[in-house]
Amino acid sequence: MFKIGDFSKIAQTPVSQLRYYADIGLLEPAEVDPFTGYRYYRASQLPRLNRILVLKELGFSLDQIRRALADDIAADEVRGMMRMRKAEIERSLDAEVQRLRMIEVRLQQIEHEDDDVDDAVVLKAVPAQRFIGLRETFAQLTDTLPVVQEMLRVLPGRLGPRLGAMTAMLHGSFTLENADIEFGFTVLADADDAATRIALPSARQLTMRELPAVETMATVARVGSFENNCRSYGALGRWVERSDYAIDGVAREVFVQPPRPGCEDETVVEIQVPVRRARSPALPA
Amino acid sequence: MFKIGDFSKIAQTPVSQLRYYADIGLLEPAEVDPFTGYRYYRASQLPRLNRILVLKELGFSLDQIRRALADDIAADEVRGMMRMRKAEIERSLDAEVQRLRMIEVRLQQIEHEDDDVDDAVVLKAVPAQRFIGLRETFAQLTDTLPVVQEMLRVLPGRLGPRLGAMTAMLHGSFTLENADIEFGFTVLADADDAATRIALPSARQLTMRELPAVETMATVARVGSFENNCRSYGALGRWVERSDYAIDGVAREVFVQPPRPGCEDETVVEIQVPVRRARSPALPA
DNA sequence: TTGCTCCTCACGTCACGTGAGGTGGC
DNA sequence: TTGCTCCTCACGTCACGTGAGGTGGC
Repeated sequence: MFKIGDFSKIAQTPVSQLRYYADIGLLEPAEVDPFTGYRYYRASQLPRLNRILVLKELGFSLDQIRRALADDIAADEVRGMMRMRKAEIERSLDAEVQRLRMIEVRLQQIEHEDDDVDDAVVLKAVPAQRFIGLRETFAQLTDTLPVVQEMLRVLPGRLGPRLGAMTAMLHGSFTLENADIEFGFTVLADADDAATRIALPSARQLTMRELPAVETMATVARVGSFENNCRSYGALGRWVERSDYAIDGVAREVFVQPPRPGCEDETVVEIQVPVRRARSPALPA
Repeated sequence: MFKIGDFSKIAQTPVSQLRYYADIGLLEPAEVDPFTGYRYYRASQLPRLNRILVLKELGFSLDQIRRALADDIAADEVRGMMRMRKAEIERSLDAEVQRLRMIEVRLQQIEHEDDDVDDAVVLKAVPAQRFIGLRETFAQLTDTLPVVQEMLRVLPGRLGPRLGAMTAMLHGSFTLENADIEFGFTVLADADDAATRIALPSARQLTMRELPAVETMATVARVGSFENNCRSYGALGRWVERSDYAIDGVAREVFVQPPRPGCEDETVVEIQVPVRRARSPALPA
């Protein structure tokens, strides 16, 4: 029989931890003095404590450990717990490797004194969304403006509060001339729409379609006028290049805060590029 | 200006999280209505939120993030933080890989329905300790008993409360006959001792020496009489074999609860084997 | 008036660590 | 008597999530 301090020395385990385990019933002292409350441990409790420490080291929670050490537990159940834990570790290992790479990317960024925008590239998942718009090749970007004006006159009346954010997709290459652009608005609520087509005064037809969900989207928020656009795309480009992702789909521009006359500086566009992991996860040398 | 709910949708961030960041001053709303307390955000706050999310993803604490995003921070400091974080991740990556291997070892154990003792093998660091004893080759293990008796008669008087646990070291191979055994007691307190030698009645000389510290010691507690000894050694052996460690020094036996007449079942001996990593850490295929 | 959104506490999470304030055994 | 060890609360940690109970705007 050892007092808690001695047992803690033998087991190389802090007294506070032993008391905690006693409190939660994970490792009860062999005896407790009813008058003084002193905890007394037997050396033969060491193996149980050791099992606890081992399972803890493997990353199980104390509650899981309690279950794994319960008297009536079958070997099968323990095996199941181990398998699950193994899968968990594999996932978190993968995440750690990712983190490590991203840290390295950030360090490179700092070395090269890159643009401030670079450090705001965020990965997100984007769900599928309904979208109404058109796709056309425009000689100049400014040619899109009258069409946007038309949409803004027609769509609020037709869709009301279901009208979402203006969204553009850049098909083909990133040219500013003769660009193949799809644009329109996302549509909220999930009702299946009777109106799948809406005509504009200019006789253009808007069609409803579904934008597919994207699992990993590299995004950056462009704040202010259009001049910042290439900075943002540049940041995304550098990011993709350096991290181990590859572009995997059509880029989108979501007008979070559309330009308003007089407040162009407040314009906010979220640029989204679908990406996928290029290299399989592995430890860097 | 967005209400918190809208901003949360744009940023794909839970409302509770935004409120929390506002509370701790990490991301304050652009405006707060003094009457209703409503928080209002500007779209131009997105980049800051994105930076926060990125750094969080990299595993920084919110406090570190606050510092990294402070206005007066130099690029150098951020670089320093990144380097430290990188080192941290590398360490934890190593630990994860270890965990994964150990889990695999445990799964193998369960498949082979190995001895219960196997799952109580714990790694510890053992500090350097003073030790007084002798080293001799004994024809039979039982020949050590009279010497132990002598020690128990002489040492308590000479060392008093500084007398530690009986400890044996097995030099050479694990034979039970003609074994090269060193044994004696650890000595507590760090005073440099005048008495570095003590003579026993049988004229044997006990010498004081220092047991070196061992960074990683694979330990198992043997409970009960000596018959369990080979089970414990077997468990340690299997464990070493399967995990990627190799034996790296002389095994010790620490008598945590020495045998007492009548209570032999309560005897507890901690068997300690110094080990080192055999393979360099790397991801399993 | 009914929903919907917003608010502010306050408590829970997880595995302890760290005092504060007091007692038992030598 | 002085240290030393033990005890029991109670609070702090970290980054929120989750109600409870109430209010503002349509």
